[in-house]
Amino acid sequence: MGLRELKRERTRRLISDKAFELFTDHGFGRTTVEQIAAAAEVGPSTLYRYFPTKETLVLEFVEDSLFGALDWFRAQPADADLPDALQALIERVLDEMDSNPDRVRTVYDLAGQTPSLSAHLADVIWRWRNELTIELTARLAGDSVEFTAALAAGTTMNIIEIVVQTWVDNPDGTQVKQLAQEAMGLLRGGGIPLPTSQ
Amino acid sequence: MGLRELKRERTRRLISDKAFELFTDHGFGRTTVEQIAAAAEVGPSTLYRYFPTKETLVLEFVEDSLFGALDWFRAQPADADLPDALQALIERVLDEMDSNPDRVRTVYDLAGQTPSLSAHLADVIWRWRNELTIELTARLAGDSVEFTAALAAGTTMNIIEIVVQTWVDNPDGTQVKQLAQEAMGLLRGGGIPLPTSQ
DNA sequence: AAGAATTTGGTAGTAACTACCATATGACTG
DNA sequence: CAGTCATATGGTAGTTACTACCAAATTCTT
Repeated sequence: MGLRELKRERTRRLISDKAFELFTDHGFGRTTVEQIAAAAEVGPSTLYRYFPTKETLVLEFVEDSLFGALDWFRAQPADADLPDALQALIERVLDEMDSNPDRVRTVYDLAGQTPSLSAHLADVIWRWRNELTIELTARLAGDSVEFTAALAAGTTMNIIEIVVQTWVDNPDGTQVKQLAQEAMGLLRGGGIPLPTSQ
Repeated sequence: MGLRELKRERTRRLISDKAFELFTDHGFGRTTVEQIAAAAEVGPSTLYRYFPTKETLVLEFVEDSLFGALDWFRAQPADADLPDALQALIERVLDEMDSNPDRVRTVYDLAGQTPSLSAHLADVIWRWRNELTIELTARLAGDSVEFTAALAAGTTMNIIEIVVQTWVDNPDGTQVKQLAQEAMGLLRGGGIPLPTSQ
C-alpha cells in the first residue's frame, strides 16, 4: 500500500472518529459539519470528499456490514443451498456488527433521536433488501419467482433487524446467539407462527 | 365546518397539487420550495406551516394511506382473528392507494430518482411497521411474543410493498387482486416457500 | 530532480429550513 | 353592528448542509 492510500485511510478514520465523538457528546443535530472538520483538522471541503452527506458519517459502518456480507453471498456458487446460504448471510452480518458493538448501539441511539438519520438508515436497509431480492431472483426457478424472492429477502432482513434491535435494547448480549438460532429455524421451517388469538 | 378550516384545506390542497405538477414536470431536485409557493400564490413561510419538509409534499398521501388503515386496525376488537384482521388491513391500504393510482405511481417514480425521497419513503414504511409491531405485540400472548409480532408485521409490510411495486411496474392493474390473494394465502398458511435450489 | 497526478483548502454560491414579527382575516361577544 | 380576540399569513434575517471551482501543496513516477 502506498503512502497515499495510507494517509487517506488515516484521514477517513480520523474524521469518522471525531464525528462520532461530537455526535455522542452533543447530538447529531447540534454538531455542524464545520465543527467536525475543525476537530479532525481538515477543511470542510475535504470532509465532503470522503463523506458525501452528514448522515454517511454515522451510517457507513452499518452499510459496510450489510453490503460486505452481501458481496460474500453473491460470490457463493449458483447451486448453493439457499436456506444454508441465507443463514450464513445473516450470521455474517451479525458477526460484522458484533465486531464494533458500541458503534452499532450509538447508531441506533442517534437514529432514534434524529428523523433524517432514521430515514437514511431505513434507506440503507431498503437498498440492501432490494439487492438481495435481485440476487435471489437469479438463483430461483419456478413460478412467481420475484414474489418468493422478495418475501425471502424481506424475511431475511426482518430477522437481522429484529436480532439487532433486541441486541441493542438488551445490554447483556447473551441472548443474541439464541435469538439468531430461533430466527434461523423460522427461516428454514418457513413458518411465521401467527396463531388465532384467544 | 367553519370558513377557516375550509380555506385551510383548500390552501393545503392547492399547494400539494402545484407541487406535484412542478415535480412531475421538472423533477424533485430541480424544483425549489419558493417556486412551489409562488405557483400556489402563498408565501414560503405559509407553505412550511403546512408541510414541514419538501419530502412531505410528496409522501403525505402514502403516509395517510398507511396510517389511516392502521388506525382502523387498532380499532378492531381485541379478540379479533389476527390473520383475518391483517388481511383486511392489507386490503384497506391497497384500496386507499388505488383511489389515486396516478399519485402513487408518481411517488414511486420520484422516489426512484431522488435519494432523499426514497430515504423518507423507507422511513414512513419503517415507522408504520414499528407501530404495527407494537399493536400486534399487545394482541398476542405466549412465548417470544415480540419476535412473532415483529416478523408478522414485517411480512405484512413486505406483502404490501411487493404488491404495490408490482402494481406500479405493470401498467395494467389486472393482476393486482390476484397477487394480493396469493400474498394473503402465504400470510395465512404462514409459509414462505424457499426451495433448496437444485 | 522534474514533471505528472492527485489530494487539499479556500471561496463563492444555492437552497432548505428556523425564529420572529407585523399585518390581515375569520370568529365570537356585547 | 362594533369591537375584540384568536389565528393565519407574508416577510425578513439568519443558520447550515451541500456544490462548483480554483490555486496550492503533496505524493508518485521516471
